[in-house]
Amino acid sequence: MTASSPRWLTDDQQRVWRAYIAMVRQLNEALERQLHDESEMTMGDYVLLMRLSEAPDRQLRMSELAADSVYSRSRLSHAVSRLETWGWVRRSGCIDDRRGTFAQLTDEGFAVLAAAAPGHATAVHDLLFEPLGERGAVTFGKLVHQVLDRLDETRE
Amino acid sequence: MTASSPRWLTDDQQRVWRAYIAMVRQLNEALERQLHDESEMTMGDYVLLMRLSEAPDRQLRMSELAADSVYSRSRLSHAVSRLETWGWVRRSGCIDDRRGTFAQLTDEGFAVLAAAAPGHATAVHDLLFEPLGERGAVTFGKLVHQVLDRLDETRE
DNA sequence: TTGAGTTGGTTGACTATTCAACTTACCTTA
DNA sequence: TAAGGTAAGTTGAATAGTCAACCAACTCAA
Repeated sequence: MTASSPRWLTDDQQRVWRAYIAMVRQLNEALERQLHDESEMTMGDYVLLMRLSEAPDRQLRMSELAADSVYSRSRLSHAVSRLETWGWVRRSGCIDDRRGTFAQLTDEGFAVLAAAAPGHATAVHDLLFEPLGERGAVTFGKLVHQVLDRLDETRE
Repeated sequence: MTASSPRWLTDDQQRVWRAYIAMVRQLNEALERQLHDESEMTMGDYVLLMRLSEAPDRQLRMSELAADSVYSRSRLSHAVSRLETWGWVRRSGCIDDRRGTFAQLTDEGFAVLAAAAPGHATAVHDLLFEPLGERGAVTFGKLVHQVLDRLDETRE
């Protein structure tokens, strides 16, 4: 927190802030719909499967997965239970640290993810990157990182 | 949808997309926490109260409020019911169109909003606008609008 | 003026998320 | 090697959100 944090936003900032909120909600809604309609899954599910698919052995400790995905422990625990009932993920105990649990992507989970990916990527492209434009996307990325850095500082 | 939508994102786009997701989640989490701790309310609640506070007579038709806030009808209906039990909002029937319902901000609701506003504004400033910088905020706003325009087209 | 179609809004059942409590295991340090 | 502290995960109850069914009222054409 800076010493000089003002108690109010300027009118311009208000407008930007509202536009941001609207964009996030609408983009999210559109992507959730697309993913749900085409692949019967949530964006949350998608991100989890994605992270697992990239990990060595396609498995990750629950806590790592939670941190990567910005999920609370309990939310992740519930979510993985769901994925497990679909047969997309499997849990297994961790030898080194017996408190730990691994979540591992099953072959079926991998197949489902692979099937969902193109449609999702297309939607992200059409709704975000295409309107941003090539240069815009670079700028957008930089700005997002500036905000992320601050958020990381804040949570120590 | 453009004819040339690719089935995959480039690596750069992947990075930007992931950073965006992380930013949205973390920013949201931080703001929700601040608002909850200081004012016992949700960002959703805050936005609804805000919109009402700006409307003539501090009241709005349910459908207008829903559209403004990017809420589904049923979500809004449930949300307003909650706000009603806190005494922050009051419902009243609409004379011209007897299907309609007005949601009106009560004095108590207004007071609660007024009390919450400075802390929220400060948090938004510190976590978003300060790291963006003055020029960055302008650019960010433009980019957000480009995306919003596309989203608006898409939903006709 | 009646009947079909549409719009505004609510409800209830189901699913997802949060929160706090709990268990088990690890890590110090004395 | 016991004790207190902390980290990893799970669980269950409470809350919020989604979805589909529903009712009531408006519109408009025949």
